[in-house]
Amino acid sequence: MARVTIKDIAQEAGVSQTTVSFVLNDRDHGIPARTRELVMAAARRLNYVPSAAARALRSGQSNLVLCLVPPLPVAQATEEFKNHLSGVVAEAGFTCVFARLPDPSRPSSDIWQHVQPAGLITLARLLPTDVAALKQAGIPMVDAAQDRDRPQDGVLDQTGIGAMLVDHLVERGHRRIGFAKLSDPLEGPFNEARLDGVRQACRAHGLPEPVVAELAYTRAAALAALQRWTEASLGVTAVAAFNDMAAVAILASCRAAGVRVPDDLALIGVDDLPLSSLVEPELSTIALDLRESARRLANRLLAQMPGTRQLAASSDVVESVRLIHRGTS
Amino acid sequence: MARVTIKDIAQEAGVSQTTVSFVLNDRDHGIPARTRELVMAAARRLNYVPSAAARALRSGQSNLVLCLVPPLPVAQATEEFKNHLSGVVAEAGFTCVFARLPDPSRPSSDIWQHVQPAGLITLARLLPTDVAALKQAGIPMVDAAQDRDRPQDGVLDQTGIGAMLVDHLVERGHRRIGFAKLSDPLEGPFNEARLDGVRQACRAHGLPEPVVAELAYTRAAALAALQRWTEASLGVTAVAAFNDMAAVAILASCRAAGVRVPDDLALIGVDDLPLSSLVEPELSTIALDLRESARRLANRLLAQMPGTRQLAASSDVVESVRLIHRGTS
DNA sequence: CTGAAAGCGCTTACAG
DNA sequence: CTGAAAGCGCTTACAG
Repeated sequence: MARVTIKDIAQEAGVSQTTVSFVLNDRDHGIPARTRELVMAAARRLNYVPSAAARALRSGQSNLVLCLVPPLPVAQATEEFKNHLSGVVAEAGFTCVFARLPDPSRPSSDIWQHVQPAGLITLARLLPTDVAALKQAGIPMVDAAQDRDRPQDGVLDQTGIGAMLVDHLVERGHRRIGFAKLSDPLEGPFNEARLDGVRQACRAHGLPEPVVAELAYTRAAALAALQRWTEASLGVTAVAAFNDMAAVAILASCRAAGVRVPDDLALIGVDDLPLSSLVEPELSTIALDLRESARRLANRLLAQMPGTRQLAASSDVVESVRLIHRGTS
Repeated sequence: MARVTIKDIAQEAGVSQTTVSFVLNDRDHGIPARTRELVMAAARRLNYVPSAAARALRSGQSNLVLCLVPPLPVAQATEEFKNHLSGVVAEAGFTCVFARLPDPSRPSSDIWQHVQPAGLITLARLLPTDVAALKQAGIPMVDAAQDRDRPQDGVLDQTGIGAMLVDHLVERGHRRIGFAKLSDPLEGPFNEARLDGVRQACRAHGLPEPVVAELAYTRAAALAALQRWTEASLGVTAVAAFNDMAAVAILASCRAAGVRVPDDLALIGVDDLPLSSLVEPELSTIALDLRESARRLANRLLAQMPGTRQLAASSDVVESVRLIHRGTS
C-alpha cells in the first residue's frame, strides 16, 4: 500500500504537480475553480495525506511548536495552562505538542532534534548547551521559567501573588504573617518567587519578616509547621500557603491540634482547587486564570518567528489573578 | 547562518557523505576507528544537528510516538501514566510527544498529519474517519480508552478496581453498598467501567444492587448524594467512591450532616492522593501503579511497528492495584 | 494559466 | 573500505 503523493493526485486529476501543490496550499496563482475542484476531488478520492516531513524539508520549517515540560508536581493550574497554550498555539496556525523532560539536568536536544519544531516553549530552565544548540539550529525559544527575573514578561507574576496573599491578610487585621513553603524541590522557583512577594509586601506594610516553615503533603510535616507558627513568642496569626493543597494540609493539622481557623489562625492558599470549597471552613484562596499568560508566552515566541503575526488579546478581558475570600481568613 | 549538513561534515573531515552517514548512524562496522573519530570530531566542531525531516522523508519513518490526550479532568494517575508512557516509549528508542485534543468529537487528523509519528497512542476514542485515515496513512495505533471492552489488554482493569472496592467493603462486614459516580462527562468511560465492576461484585457476593448517586466536586452535590445513601429505607452502610476526590467531598458532607465515618457510613476511594492521608479520618483507597500499564500499552503499539522489539517487563514487579486500608472503612 | 525541473538533507543500493 | 548517485515528497522560481 504505497503512499499517496501529489504525483498520484496530479495523474488522477490530469494536471501537473505544480498545480496540485498550488491548489492544496491555497496559493492563488489564478487557478480556475474548475481545476481546483478537480484536484480537490482527486485528493479526497485517493485519501491523500500530505507528508509533513517532505514539506518541512523543502520549506525549512515545520508546523510544530514544542513545549518542554519538566517533572512538576501535578497541578490544576499547570494543566490548564498547557490547555490554553495548546489553544493559542493552534490559533496561530501551529500544532502544539508536549514532551516530558524526565530530568532537567540532562540535555533536551534529543527531544527537539527529533521533533524539529518551528519554535520551542520550555517550562523548565534549559542547560546552557541546549540553549546554544537551539540557537545554532535556528529554533526560536521562550522560557516560561524565567518569570522570576522578568515578571512582566513571564507566565504569571509569582511575586505579585505572594504580595496579594499578604495584602489580604493585612486587610483582615493581621500583623504577623507565616508562609508555608513546599519542600518539594520541583516547586523550587515558584516557591521562592512567591516568598519574595510575601517578604516584599510585609516590608511594604511595615511588618516583621514572615515566619517561613517548610511543608510536605503529610500530617507530620503539616503539624511541625503549625507548631512553628503557633510558638507563642512568634505570635503568627495568619499563614499564607504556597498553594491550596498546602493550606488544606495545615487546616487538617489545625483540627488535630485544636487550633481554630480562622480565629486562632487565618489561612489562605493559591489555586482555587475544587477541594477548597469542600473543606470546612471553606478555604480563602487566589484563583489564577492562565489564558492571558499563555497568550503572552505564545506571543513572545511568535515575535521571534518570521512570517507569523501576534495573537490579539481575547475580547473578554479577565483578571488573571483574583482573590477569593472565603471562610479561613 | 546556513544549516550544517552532512555535506559540510564530509568536506570538513575529508570523506564522502556516505561515510559520514554511516558513522553518524553507527552503521557498517567496516569503517576504521580513525575515520570514525575524524567524522565525529568534525560533526562536533561544526555543531551538527541532523535533520529529522530529511531522515523521516528518506527512511519513511519518524522517531516520534504521538499520544493524543482528551480533555480529562486533572488527575495524579493520568499524569503519572503519561510520565511512565514517556519513559517506556523512550526505552523503545522513540520520542514520545503529547498533543491535547480540545474536542474529541472533531477530527484529530490535523494533529497527527503535522506530527507524522511512527505510531500513535490515544487516550480518547477516535472518530471512525480518523481511524480509517490513520490506517490509510500506515500509522499504527493503540487505543487506551478501549479497556472497557478488552480489560486484559487495556491500561488498567477498571472493572477490577470497582470489584476490589466492593470486596473490601464486604470483608469489613457491609452488605448494602453505595457507589459515588462522577457527573463530569469527561470521566464517562471510567465511571461506567468501575460501576460495572461494583455491580458484578455485588452480584457475586449475593448483595442487592448498589445504590448509585451522581456527584460533582461541590458541597451541594455531595450533600445530595449523601442524603440518598442515608435514606433509612435503603440502609446503605458503605460507599465506594469513583475516586479519592469524590470520597473527600462525601467525607466533608458527612461532617456537615453529622454522619460518623466509618461508624455510620464507611468510605473508600481510588487514587491514593496525598490528600487522602491528610483528611480525618484518613481515607481508605486503592493505589494504582501505572508503570506496567504504560509498558503494556507501549508493547501493543510496538507489536504493530515493524523493526521494533517488545519491551521487557521491569524486574521489580509491583502490584499495579493495591488496596490501602485506612480510617474510613 | 500550467508544467518541467531543481533541490531541501538524508540514506542506501551499487560500483569501484 | 569508500564514493557517486538516486530518490524520499514536496515547494517554487522559472519558462512557456
